[in-house]
Order: sequence, then structure tokens, then C-alpha cells
Amino acid sequence: MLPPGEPKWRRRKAERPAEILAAALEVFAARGFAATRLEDVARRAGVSKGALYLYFETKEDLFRAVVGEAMGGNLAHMKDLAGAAVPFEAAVRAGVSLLAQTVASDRRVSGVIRLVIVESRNLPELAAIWHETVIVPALGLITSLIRQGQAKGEVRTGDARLFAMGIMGPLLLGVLWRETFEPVGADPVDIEALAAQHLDTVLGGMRP
Amino acid sequence: MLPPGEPKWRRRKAERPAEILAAALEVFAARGFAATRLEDVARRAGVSKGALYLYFETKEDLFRAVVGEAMGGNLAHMKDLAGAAVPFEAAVRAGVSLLAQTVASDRRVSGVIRLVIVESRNLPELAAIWHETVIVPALGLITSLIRQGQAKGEVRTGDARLFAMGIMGPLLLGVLWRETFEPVGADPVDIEALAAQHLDTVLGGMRP
DNA sequence: GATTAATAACTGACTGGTCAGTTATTAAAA
DNA sequence: TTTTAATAACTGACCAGTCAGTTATTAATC
Repeated sequence: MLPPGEPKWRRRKAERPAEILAAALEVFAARGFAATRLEDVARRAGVSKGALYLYFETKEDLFRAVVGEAMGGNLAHMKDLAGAAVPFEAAVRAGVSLLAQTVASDRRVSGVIRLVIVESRNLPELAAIWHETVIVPALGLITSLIRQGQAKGEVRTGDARLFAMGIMGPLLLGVLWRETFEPVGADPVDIEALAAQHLDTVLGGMRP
Repeated sequence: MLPPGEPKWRRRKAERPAEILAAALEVFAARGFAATRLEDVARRAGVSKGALYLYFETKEDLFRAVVGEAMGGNLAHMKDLAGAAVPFEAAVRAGVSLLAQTVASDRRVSGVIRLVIVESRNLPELAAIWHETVIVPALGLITSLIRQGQAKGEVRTGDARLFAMGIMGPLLLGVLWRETFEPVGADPVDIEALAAQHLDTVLGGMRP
């Protein structure tokens, strides 16, 4: 009955965490935190439910790890732009295009963005961390670029933070469009094209 | 022991549904669909859990009613703008300002917008209905206004649907900012000011 | 007007199923 | 032989949905 020679399972302590995280990302992204069954995550990762608890303390712990993992690298790039003394428009163009490209090409990133919004009420401390470590720095960077532009007379007067939101808003719309409405039949959006055309428009409208 | 003369409860068939819907909106908005306990909804509405089932078939049914209710009136206004032969900029300004005002003043509307996004994976048929009855008409209206503007030479060339998303995106960002990050300490956004400044900017950038 | 019968709004204890987390046991690896 | 990664059966809490019984209200009868 039992296959001879073939072991029922293997010990792969090193690979498990990453496999579990990948599986968990898929299920959490598809169903949200509360509706996700750890048994589904385990099956998708090719382990038993009990094995999850060898690597993660609780369901919430696993969720936090998923969100943290997916954002890890994509945050460092941003800081490089802060110090550079390039002209306002070029800097904003570079930053927003990079962000759009990242979001458009890596489905995991847009999925996690949606997850943070979706679960912000159930795990407010996660929303707080995100706000501090992702949103405030990103928006603050653009805001300070705009203020510099205004000081140099390259940008018309106006609330810099609202300008920054005007730049970023359509990107968020693109992400949520893809994550929310495309699955139910909406026409797909080309997020990079959206970012490009919007940059032309909004930077034009911000000139003095 | 029991207070004399004071009845334990009253029969108020007419008022119950609205009271239950209001209570359900609060709890659903705060916790999402899955994490909402009907007993909490019942307590907040001042009835027993059993009473909910006298007025709504299932939890999902109640949720659908909440979403439908909150959007009821706010949809009719929009259609008035479609037929009018006003200049492009004036029409867009009027529509977006109205929307911003509605969203800014009625917390229920922004809460429900968030709910639809949040629950789109668990109740995809709700997302589909919203896409058809709210998103497509609203975005379609703006898109067609833009096309008319392009035909009359008032708007520069470019993808009209992407222009429309460029106009609406920051509004969505404002709503989700308020619903997601303000509760965890973010600086509040003035949604109407955001809409006003963004309209000036983006309409300026859309001129030929 | 007072009493009583009939109705239906409402309650709250209960059930059945689900699922996060635990544990006794097995077998791969060292 | 010992160690430990991994399993699978198990527990206990939780909650949507049910239903037998209770009470406010209305209507009929005295």
C-alpha cells in the first residue's frame, strides 16, 4: 500500500518559512485575514497545519510576517531619491514611474497594499506601522520635493501635501481597480500608462 | 425586582429595520463582514439577535441591505449632469465638487465605499453590482465629458478614461486616508480642499 | 368600561458546524 | 541511538442561524 523507498515527507527546515509565507500571501490576498483558514495555507504550502506553528506563533503573527516580507526590498529604493539635487519634475517623474512599474509588475505588492487597507480595522497596529514606515516617508518625500520646487519658483503656490496626494491618488485608484473590479469583469487598467499620462497632466497644471 | 409598569420591550415593527440597518452599518464599517457578530449588531440596535432574523434572512442579506441603503439617494444626482450642454470644465467641476462634498460630509458614504473594497473578495457579486451601477456610470460620465471636450478642442489629446481616473484618484485616496490612516493617528485631510486644488491643477494640465 | 381571547413582535437558550491552536505520536536525519 | 521536523487526531471557543416560549398590543365579548 505504502510506496516503498518514497518518504512520506522531508525535513526542510530552511525552505519552509518562505514557502509558508508565499502560500499565506496568496490566501490572505484572496480572502482577507478573517476568512483565511490556516488549513488552506498549510495545504497550499504542502505541509500540515501543525507545521505552521513550528515557524509562526499565531495567525496574526503569520499575517504580519507576510506584509513585512512583501514590502521589504521595495522601500529602500525610495530613499535614494531624497538626497539628490535634481530638478523637481525629473525627481517626481523618476519616483512615481518607479513606483508604478513596481506595482504594475509585482502582483504581490498591489495585493499587500490592498490587504493593509482591508485589515486596517482588525489589526490597527499594522495600519499604524504602515502609516509610519511607508506612507509618511513616501508622501513626505514628494511633499518636500514640491516645497523645494515652490521655493525655486518651479511650482505654483498651493498646499504641498494636497499636491502630493493629487499625484499619488490615481496610482492608488489603479491598484484598487485591479484588485477590486478587474476580478469581477472590469476593463483592465494599464497602471504604467495611467501614471505616465497623469504625470504629464498634473505636472503641467502645477507650473506657475 | 422588576420595574412596575415599564415594559421590557416595545413592538415597533416600522422603526426596527432602519434602526437595525444603522447599527449594522456601524459595526460592519468598524470590523468588516466576517468579524462582525450579529449579537453586537442586535445589542446596538436595542433588540435581541433573534429579532434580526424577523427582518433579514441572513447576515449576507443584511450586509447587502446596508450597502444598498447608504447609496440610495446619492446616485440620482449624478445623472442630471449627463445631459446638460455646459462647457467641459464647468461640468467636471460641478460633478467632482458635489461628490467631494457628499463624501466629506456623510461619513456613512465613505464608510460604505471602504466596505465595498474591503469585502469585494468575500462577496464578489456585491463588487460586480457596484462596478455596474456606480463605478461604470460615474467614470463613464466623466470620460464622455472629456471626449466631448477633446472634440471641441478644449482638452488636449490623451486617453479619456485615464484622464478620468486622474481626476477621481485623489478623491479615493482622500476617502481611504480618512478611513484607514486617520484612525491610527494620521493628520486629517480636508477632502473638499483636496478636490478643489486638484481640479485646478489637473484641469490646467489638460488644456491643449 | 372591564375582561378575555387572539395575534404577532420579540426574546434567549440551544445546536451544529467551523476553525485556531494543542498534543501525542511517527519517522527522517544526525 | 538520539534528536527533532512533521503529522494527524484532538480540544475548546466561538458564532450564525433556529425555535419554543414570553409579552406587548389589538380586538372581540361581556
